[in-house]
Amino acid sequence: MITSQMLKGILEGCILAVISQKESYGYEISQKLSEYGFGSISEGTIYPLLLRLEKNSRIIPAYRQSGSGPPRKYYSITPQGAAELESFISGYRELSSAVDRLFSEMEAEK
Amino acid sequence: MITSQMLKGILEGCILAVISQKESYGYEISQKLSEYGFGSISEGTIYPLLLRLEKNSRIIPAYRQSGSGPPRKYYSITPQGAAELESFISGYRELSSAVDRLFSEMEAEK
DNA sequence: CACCTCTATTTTGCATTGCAATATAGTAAG
DNA sequence: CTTACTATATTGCAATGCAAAATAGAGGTG
Repeated sequence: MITSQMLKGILEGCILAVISQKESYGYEISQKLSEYGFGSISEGTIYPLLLRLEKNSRIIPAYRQSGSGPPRKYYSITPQGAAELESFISGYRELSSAVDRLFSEMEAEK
Repeated sequence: MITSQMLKGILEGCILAVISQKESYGYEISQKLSEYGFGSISEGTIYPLLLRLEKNSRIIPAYRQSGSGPPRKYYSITPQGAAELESFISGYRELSSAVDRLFSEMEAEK
């Protein structure tokens, strides 16, 4: 199981990654993350995070009507957001490599 | 750069992994993590985390004298700690797979 | 002796961030 | 009218990494 603590610091970058592919809105992003295998990300997590990214100019919103339900708030990534995404990706790869080294040494020990 | 937020929820499992290989103490663990590539983990992070793990019976301490400096507090892993480590590893692999899927789709998009 | 460096642990208080719970609201089916 | 699905926002809480400071032993330098 993916614990909520493990998502910290990862989720923000992943949401930037989703938006960088194609503009999207909160509800759709949470569905996509679920499809990727992140598990169910709650509304209380996703909306405050999007508002924070918007406030820090990592993404910009555009309201559009929807055929089924209230209007959607589509976000697209800004140059600053793209820069942060790149920095997140390199940081994640660094961490991932470190964990892999640790795990493989641990496996060898057995 | 590995941000402090990215370490949340990862670090605890990694410290359990280090201890599972061989009993160790705070100062040595922080050096090992640095060697693995986690960057410099501060004392304010490592010692409270070890005390928490000890309190929850994931590890047990044993004081031993050291030739150079104050006595060391060696920790070894308990059965509960080993169980939590396994659960952490499987959760981490889940998360890692999800991120990989997301990244590879993002790369393909370019 | 005084001072510095390295080893080693502990504690306090703070900042970040995921989440449950709740509120609000539009569309459509029964 | 009720239920269900879509869609966003807010409040308050819990978990955890970290800076900073205190304490302490051993060895070397001036």
